Amino acid sequence: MYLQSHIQRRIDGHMGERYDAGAVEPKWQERWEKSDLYRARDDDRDRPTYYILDMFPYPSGEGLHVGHPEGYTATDILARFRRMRGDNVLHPMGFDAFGLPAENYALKTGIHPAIVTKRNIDNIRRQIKRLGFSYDWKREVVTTDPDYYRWTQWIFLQMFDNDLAYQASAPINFCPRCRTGLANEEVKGGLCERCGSEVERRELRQWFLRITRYAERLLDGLDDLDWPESIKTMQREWIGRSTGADVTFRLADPPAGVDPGLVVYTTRPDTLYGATYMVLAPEHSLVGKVMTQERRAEVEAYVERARRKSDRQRTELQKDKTGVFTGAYAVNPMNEEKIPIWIADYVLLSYGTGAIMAVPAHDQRDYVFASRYEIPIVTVIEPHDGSRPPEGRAFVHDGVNVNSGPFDRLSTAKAIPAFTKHLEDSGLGKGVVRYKLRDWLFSRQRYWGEPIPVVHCSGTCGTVAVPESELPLLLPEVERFEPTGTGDSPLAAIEEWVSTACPKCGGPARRETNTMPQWAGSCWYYLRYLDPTNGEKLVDPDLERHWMPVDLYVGGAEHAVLHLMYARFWHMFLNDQGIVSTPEPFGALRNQGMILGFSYRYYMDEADAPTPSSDVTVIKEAAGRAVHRGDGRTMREAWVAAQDVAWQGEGAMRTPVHPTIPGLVLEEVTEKMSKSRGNVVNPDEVIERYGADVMRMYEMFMGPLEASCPWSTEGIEGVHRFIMRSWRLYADRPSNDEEGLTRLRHRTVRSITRHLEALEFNTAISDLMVYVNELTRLDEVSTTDLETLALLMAPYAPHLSEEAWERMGRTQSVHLASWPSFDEKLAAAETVSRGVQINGKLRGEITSGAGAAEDEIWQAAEALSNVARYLVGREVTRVRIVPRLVIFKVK
RNA sequence: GCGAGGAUGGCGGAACUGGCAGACGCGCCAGGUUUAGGUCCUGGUGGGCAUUGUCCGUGGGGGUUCGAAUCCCCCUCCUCGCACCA
Repeated sequence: MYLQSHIQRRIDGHMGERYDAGAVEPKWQERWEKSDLYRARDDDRDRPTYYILDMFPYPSGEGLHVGHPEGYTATDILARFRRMRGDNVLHPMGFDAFGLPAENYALKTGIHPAIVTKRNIDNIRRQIKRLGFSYDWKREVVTTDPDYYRWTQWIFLQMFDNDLAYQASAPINFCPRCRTGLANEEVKGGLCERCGSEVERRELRQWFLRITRYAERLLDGLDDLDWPESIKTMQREWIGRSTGADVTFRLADPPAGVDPGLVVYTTRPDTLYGATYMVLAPEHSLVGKVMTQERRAEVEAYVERARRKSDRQRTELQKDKTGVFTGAYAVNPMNEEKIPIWIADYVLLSYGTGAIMAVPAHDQRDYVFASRYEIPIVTVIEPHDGSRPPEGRAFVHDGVNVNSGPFDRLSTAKAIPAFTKHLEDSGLGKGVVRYKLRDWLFSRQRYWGEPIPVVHCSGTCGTVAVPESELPLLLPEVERFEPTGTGDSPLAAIEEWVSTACPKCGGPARRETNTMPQWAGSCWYYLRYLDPTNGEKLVDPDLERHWMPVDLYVGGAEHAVLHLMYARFWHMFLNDQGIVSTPEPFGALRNQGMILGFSYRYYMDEADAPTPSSDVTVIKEAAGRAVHRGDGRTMREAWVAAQDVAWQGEGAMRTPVHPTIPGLVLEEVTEKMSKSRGNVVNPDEVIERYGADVMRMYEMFMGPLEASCPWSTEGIEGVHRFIMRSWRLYADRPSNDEEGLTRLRHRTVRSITRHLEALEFNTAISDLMVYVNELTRLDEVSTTDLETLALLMAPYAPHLSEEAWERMGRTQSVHLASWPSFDEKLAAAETVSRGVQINGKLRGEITSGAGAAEDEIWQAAEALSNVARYLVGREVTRVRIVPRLVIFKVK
């Protein structure tokens, strides 16, 4: 028998040859790379293309954990499957390498971020390659390469030229820890999305991109995308489209020189008669102009207080609504009543017009406020059914207008357009559409990002684009990366870089020192894969048309609104510029779930006395505070890493206990892998122990792709056993040229093909297991079965399949072979067994030939003694024969 | 508070458009191989009663149906997202 020299023959309890992943996997990886097996063919215009894309990783210093390769494994399996089915597959990988961690690391160690980044990329690329993925590495892109970010800057300039990039001094979200501004999308509950610090407001000159111009298209485009509904919903809500009306209220006594019109936005113009006061945001420009002298002190004090509050503080106290009266009045345009103008921080300057008409009877916030400050509450909508509106709160639903002059008795659906029309006819307002989406804060005050390619002319030219011929505008080489004390980027301190000549007038000018946010490079990387070395263009139009759009995009759900919306925005812009041919970049999107780890918890009190979790309750109402069940004293969590846990007892009684505190039983918790919990599983260690094929297969076997499942060190053993058992079919079992397990083979091919098409990897693996288990029972295995198995396994376990394929005497790679086909007729059973159900309960089973007539089946069923027993003396209705059941109904 | 998703053995999870609940794997039990352990192989494994069988069982309660994990109504809990957006 032919033997690979590097496969060790081992006596291992079981006679035969053990599969040595440590030798086989690198061997094939090397051969595949040498033979360019996975090149995507630009010049092949006959086969259908399939562009399957992973969200490229940020190369962190810690390297990958087992969560990252889950999505990569799924896409690799599909890429290999599609290749075997004859598609021309594009499956690239790259690195999203600008970002704060490398810069912060540079600050700590003095090592240049470019060096750290390169080192991290090399490590992660090595980790990825060990898993045997079929990426076309010749297309790798790295966002920090000048040849790459040249085009990121180029796109920015196109936006600048098209009035989509502008500067403004605006109060922005500023993270004191990251020392940089943040986009609205990067703030979660008032905290920095990256580091969790509380976000401050700061007034700084910033760059913005007019993503709001694309709001409608970003919203509409979602409808036709094959994306998870949850992601589409999140984007829809983030865009936050609403329809309503801008209404102009007249100031009752406008001070000299002040525009008497006060414009508010409302989605309920039908409640206009119920507007009993108005509210300005504390920062509203009109506040200082309309407040009366006697209210001045109080108003200014309130404005100052509101200004100091962070967004988080402002939203935390959402139940308490505070405000002060300005002393000024406006006139309700519908009924000419004088209504007071207040300021309150529940009105946000950044939405609508920064001012509202308050209708306490029909808006809960206004209701709470009006109740507190004893402002009149006037009902103008009543329920349709004439029932009384609820006591003590606002009636916010649709209904019928009352107290609304000529609009009385109109239902809400009719009243809204009627009011809007009236406003437009009388010049008091107009119908408008608004969005929650704000322009994208695009500048960061950091070093490690793409320089924004503009200069500020010291003369009269203003802000001038760097000429395209000067791109890429390189980051200067520097020793120090500290942000300046003023909140400026570290670039601002590099005088010889900042000081330059104006491209327009040639006079002195200063370079823009802000850099782009990390999202910039990832907005278009999928385009550069198509043409990664093009020095003339971002992407060749012909190649773009050939490959785009991305057929399937897989990545984590955490990018739901950030990356995925920014990339869509850039893509739409590039589409408008004629650079890309499709309106949307990613046709189908799937999210992989998280891989969780086990960690072990107990509690400590103030005196560090350890307590098992069973003695502790967590009070949800008190922000998750943990207290002792007995005496209610406050407890804090303590953790033991999985590898330190001692185990007590056997089998079902097996209990985790503390390694050093005797008798302290620990609570097993599954949660996100993190260094601090000590529950991180490193892929390098898994591969060393089991090999890449086992790791790939286990990642897919754990559960559905989208589900979050805990990594189980026992569970992977089962997959390891399966791989070893599969190998033994090739290594130490005689084969023959007979039919083999024809029916099971066809069924398995059918089932796995369908599962793969539906991205159901876990159940496809279970089909493989059934097939292998059946083959294992045989003394001799047919070559046809062995070949089919190798082909079916090829996407999942590419190394083992290749090794088996070669061992069967094949000289061409299994990955170039065709996906096996199946025959429905051969997959069908000769005999069919059916359960016999009476009134929904199973009472027996019959087996009949595949072609048996219905009558025959009924008779066989009725003849069963256990069935006859239930049918005798009853009125019997035969109901149906379905594939797996014969169904009777009796009375 | 609003929105989305979810709850199935000791565990991870299967179950096509309503049709034999628990595929596959882990764990566990028994047997075999082995000097022993591990590996490997075979069988068993939701719970109760019992001799073929039978009753109960998919978070809880109700409903539709010959038949419900699956459809409808109510409720509980969990996860995620948003959160004063006028």
